[in-house]
Amino acid sequence: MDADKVFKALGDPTRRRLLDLLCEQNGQTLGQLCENLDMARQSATQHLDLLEAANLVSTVKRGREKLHFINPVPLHEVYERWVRKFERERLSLLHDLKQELEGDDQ
Amino acid sequence: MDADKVFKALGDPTRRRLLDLLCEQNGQTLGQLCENLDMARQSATQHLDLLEAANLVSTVKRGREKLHFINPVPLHEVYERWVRKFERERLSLLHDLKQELEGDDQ
DNA sequence: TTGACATGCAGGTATTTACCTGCATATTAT
DNA sequence: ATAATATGCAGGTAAATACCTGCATGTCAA
Repeated sequence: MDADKVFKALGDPTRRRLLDLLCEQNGQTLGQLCENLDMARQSATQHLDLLEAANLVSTVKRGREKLHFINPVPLHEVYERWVRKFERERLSLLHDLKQELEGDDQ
Repeated sequence: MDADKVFKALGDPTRRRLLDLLCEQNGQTLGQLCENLDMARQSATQHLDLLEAANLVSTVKRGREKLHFINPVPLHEVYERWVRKFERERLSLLHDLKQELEGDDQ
């Protein structure tokens, strides 16, 4: 997994919207997705290409159509390898800050 | 929580590195953080400002120093409100794709 | 007080990015 | 075959971004 590509891909609201749309109905065509986006089809394609490069979306060609499917695995990996690290130390990290805010004179 | 700011903030490798550094040792000064970064202090400041705007980092001034603390709460919220959504449907989403890959003729 | 140190602030620039338009190709339906 | 449909490909542009340098301010220690 290329963590940087995944984070970069998630860093744009349009691409998160695309993932949301695919979550509502998986396997949509480019045209279907564009109907909900308010931008040129070619722009949407570029966003989808980035999602695909990050392995967050997989595509299948069916005739002249291109179907898009979410791949939730990279999200899971990002969570496991990155978010949980902070999650685990959550309380102690907050404790550090609280301690500092309460004053240094002790 | 401003989800967009959080995702944007996480979308840069330098800023993720800063969070990693703070996770190793919370409450570091700007100078300490810069020693591990290979860029001008002013550039690091800009990254830290974005992390602070996303509420991922909180700061406390102590004398002429500025201490930086991770705030793990927004990460937790991003996970709760966004990642878990896909997590929950993970298996069914993968099933959709597998089904499509196995051929259309049935 | 004066010098060293930690950080703040104000631009400037090169790269990346997010959008667009125009045209080409491939597939389906009549 | 021909027209309509779905997508691919090739630039082009304006805005955002990630750096930088130079200088100002505030704090500590001798």
